[in-house]
Amino acid sequence: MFTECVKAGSFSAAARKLGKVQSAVSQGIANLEIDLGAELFDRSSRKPVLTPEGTRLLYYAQAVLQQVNELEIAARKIEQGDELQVRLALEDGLLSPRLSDILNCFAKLFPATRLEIISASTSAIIQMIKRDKADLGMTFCDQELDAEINQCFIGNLPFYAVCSPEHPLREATEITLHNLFPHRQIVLHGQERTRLDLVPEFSTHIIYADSFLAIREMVRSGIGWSYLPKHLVEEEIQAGRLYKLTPSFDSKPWSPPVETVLAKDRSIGPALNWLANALKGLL
Amino acid sequence: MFTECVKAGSFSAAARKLGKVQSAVSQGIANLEIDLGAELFDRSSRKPVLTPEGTRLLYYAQAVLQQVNELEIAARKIEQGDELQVRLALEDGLLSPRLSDILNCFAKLFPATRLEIISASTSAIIQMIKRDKADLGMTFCDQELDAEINQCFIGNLPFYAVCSPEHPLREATEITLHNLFPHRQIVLHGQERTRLDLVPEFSTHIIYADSFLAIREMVRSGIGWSYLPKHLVEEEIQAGRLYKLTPSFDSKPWSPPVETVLAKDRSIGPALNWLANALKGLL
DNA sequence: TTTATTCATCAATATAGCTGATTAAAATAG
DNA sequence: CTATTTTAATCAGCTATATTGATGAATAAA
Repeated sequence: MFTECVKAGSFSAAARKLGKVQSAVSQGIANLEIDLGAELFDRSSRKPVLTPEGTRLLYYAQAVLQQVNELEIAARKIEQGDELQVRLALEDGLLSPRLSDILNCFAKLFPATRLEIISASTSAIIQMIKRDKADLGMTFCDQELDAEINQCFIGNLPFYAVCSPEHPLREATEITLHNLFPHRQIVLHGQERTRLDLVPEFSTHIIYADSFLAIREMVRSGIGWSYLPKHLVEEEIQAGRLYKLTPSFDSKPWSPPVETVLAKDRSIGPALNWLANALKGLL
Repeated sequence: MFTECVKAGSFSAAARKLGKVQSAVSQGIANLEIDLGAELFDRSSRKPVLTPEGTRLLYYAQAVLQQVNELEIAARKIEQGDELQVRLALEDGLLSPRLSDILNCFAKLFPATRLEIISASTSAIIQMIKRDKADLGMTFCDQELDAEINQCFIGNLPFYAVCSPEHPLREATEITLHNLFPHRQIVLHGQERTRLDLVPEFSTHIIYADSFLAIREMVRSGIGWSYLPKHLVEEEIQAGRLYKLTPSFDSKPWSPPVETVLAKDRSIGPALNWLANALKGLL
């Protein structure tokens, strides 16, 4: 009633909008004023105008209504069949700004659905899907097929070969297999010690690390060179904190395939369905 | 009722806490379940346990109660006589981390009072107090007394003389009036072109700027040297981005006096009173 | 001045919410 | 396994609250 009176500009108009009689609003506001211990409207003129106290308390009242509205929206969404939560497991290399956009969009479309994001290695993600620890996975393509899961190719993620600006490779006139050979390469390594063989290895001196962000730090400190997802190094290359190597044997950036992973048997609700489809346009 | 049932663990216990009869709670929850379109509790066992839907909706319900609580607190505070707003005008050089602590404390103690912070020069602040554009000011001491305002000395703000690490002054073995002379000094300048004469001037090459933050940037870029509030340069000196000059003619850091300014005639509410007192312990 | 609105007041009424008693089921104790 | 206690659902009756509808005073527009 309070906010409606402010919006409508008069008690009578608010009453009409609320489908009640004018005296109901008049008494309702009077009761609220007693409860809050403050005069909300100044009635000295024809139309009631907010007092300073009323103006201040209006913000708090609107905040209450906003929360009530969110409760109701959540209830309607749950009633419609939206899932209570969706657990998305992904390779940390896939956490790009474009993905953030998709997740923001998800939060708007499914306000009642809790979104849990889990970062893990490809093999761990497949295990999580199988054991119902995650609902949807996004991984680098695994060759082997699996009876329990549905895989869906969604695109390629470009990788750049990078080193620190102080690294000796920067001086090389041409990057060939031959002159990459003597330098330390840093390669991603899953938690289960089952190294992904998708990353090409060109060196005998290989260092393993378990996250792309860790690798980026190591490359920046000059320990070695590595292949890293484009979106993780683009800004750094611009800022001169990393140097992009262009191997002569790669005409285009090396881009491994990416796929989504879903359990075959489990039911798919509207939120999970939307998210799985949205991810198809990620790359 | 919903949150109370969750807290209490049973409808009967919740009823006792709410001062109602068990059947009231039982029906109340049943009605809420109809309204929300979801079963909140699983009654198959002796004590009702939250369903997954109930768990999810509980968060939203608690958010509603939180907002209602804040509305009620604000109303009580306004009823007690707390001001609806306090406008604090201060020299930007006085915006220190210690001040932030005081303002956070203020927000907790006076949740219904809007705090407006205005950054301005000393002379502008005094004008704002006189013209009722601000309730409380904090400025560097002004010599002249004024019949309309109450001034209260609260302490001294230490200033450091600083230059950029690349500045030629850094090489000087001793900083004397004589060797400061040929270098550009940057000095604060109010908006009304009435330069504060509290800042000592040692150079014929003087550049004026209208905020300490602007001066800091200029000093960092190597344009000249300046006196700046200690808290604004301490971190920068630590990080090596600024260099502290220790003039031989200053045994201690130069520390101009600071005062609070209040209008003499206007009434002082609890929030304004608290803030004026809290500022006395700032320096 | 007349007319149309506006808000406050108040008795009458409708209704949402509460009570108190009862029943059935589940946990606890013996 | 039974007796006791505790718990929740149901329902008729009651109560407090919200709402109505009528009235009067005040204000703005015609």
